[in-house]
Amino acid sequence: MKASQFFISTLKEAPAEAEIISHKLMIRGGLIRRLGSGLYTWMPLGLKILKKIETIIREEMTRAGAVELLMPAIQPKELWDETGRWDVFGPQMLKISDRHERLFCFGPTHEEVITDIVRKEIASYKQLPINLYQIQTKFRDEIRPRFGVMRAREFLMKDAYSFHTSLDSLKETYQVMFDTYTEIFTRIGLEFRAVQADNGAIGGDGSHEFHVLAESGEDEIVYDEHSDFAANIEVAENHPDKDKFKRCRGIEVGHIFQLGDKYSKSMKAEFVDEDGQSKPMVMGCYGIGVSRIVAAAIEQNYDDRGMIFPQAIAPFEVVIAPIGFDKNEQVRQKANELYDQLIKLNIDVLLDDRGLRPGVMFSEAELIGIPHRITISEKTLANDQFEYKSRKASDSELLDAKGLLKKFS
RNA sequence: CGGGGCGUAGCGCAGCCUGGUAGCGUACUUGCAUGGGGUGCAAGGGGUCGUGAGUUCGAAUCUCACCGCUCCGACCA
Repeated sequence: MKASQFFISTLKEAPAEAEIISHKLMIRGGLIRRLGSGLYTWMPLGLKILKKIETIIREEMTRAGAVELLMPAIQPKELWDETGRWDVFGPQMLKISDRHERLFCFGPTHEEVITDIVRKEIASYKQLPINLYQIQTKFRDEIRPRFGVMRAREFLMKDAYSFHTSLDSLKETYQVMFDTYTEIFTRIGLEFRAVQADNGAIGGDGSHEFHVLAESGEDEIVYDEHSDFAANIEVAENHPDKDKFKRCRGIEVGHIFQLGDKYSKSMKAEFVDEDGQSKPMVMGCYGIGVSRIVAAAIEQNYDDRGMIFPQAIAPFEVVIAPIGFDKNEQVRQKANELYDQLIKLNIDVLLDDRGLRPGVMFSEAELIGIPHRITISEKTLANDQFEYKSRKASDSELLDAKGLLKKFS
């Protein structure tokens, strides 16, 4: 992508409303813009990050044998009355009515809808187990939205739902999803921890939360240095050894649940087993806060110059920063040449062809957290070299073409 | 929902106390200079001062109501 054709919109100062570092940097870097309380536009730069996270999630979900579908954001009240959750969710649910004054909600989650689909479409044990997921916009009318996309009212979520003939089958898939989540967050490049959790309003038996570790995290988690035990604060408080545990803060980016038959019983999602008998399906559900991951990644990776994105989700992997692009024919030629070369190598590269002063280019590239920078100028050209700098490094190095390309092979 | 704060140019802010028709920085436009860290100088464009009502000869400024945003608390798959 050429910077002159892209839409980069950075600010020197963050709006007064931004409280935590990720929110400030996301606004300063032009990743998001606020429309209303808890409502954000994903600007092109931010959307690129979101899409890269989505891709990783899709690849790993597919590998785990899950199948993608897309359910409506708008859901009829009647469905929620079946499980009694229309009232349970209460004011957190955004309710709307159509021209006939029938009530709907803008879906905060999709257990009811998916269970409705499965009870209609799946009748036999032969079709089970199955794991269905979507990546979709959710709406929750938070009492107090804050921290930008960290706790927004509208947000992007990956939600998966599995259906089984038995608890053993559910536990098997649950473990697969546990491993898949571990792989997803590892690939994204996050430092995280899985902890035991309560089931909350969703109900059911086993449950784990995945937390990105960060000082600014809203949640407190505890762990035992001498064993595998780790839990959120609610679970830990009931533990006999609670005083021995270490504590740290985390941002919840994933949550997996063994639901059991809570929804299948109330909504009569049944299958016919080998013995010819109808039985309620056993369910699991698995969520990832896709948009929240962007903020969490920033909370974990930044410095005084801006964001530092892990390579896997950076808006661009490399930026070419030519000094004097508009003035020096040789610089321009060399920059264009390198740009074409990197594109052929399938590298997501940004060519800053705007002819800006070096300080502006550097500051902006650092603010938006591009992991690698290649500078081309009269100086580097004189020795047929390139200047390479990692976003994390304090110094740059001079490399010839061969040495430079090695960095990206 | 309870308690605080704020609303003036895209963003950050001053002006309000003590009423006289709006200003600074930045961003934007143009010109000249500059060309390795948000460069310098100069000239410009951009405002229902959140909304409505009231007081007054006159309201960004005083009064009241409303709306929005935000922080702390309770809540949170």
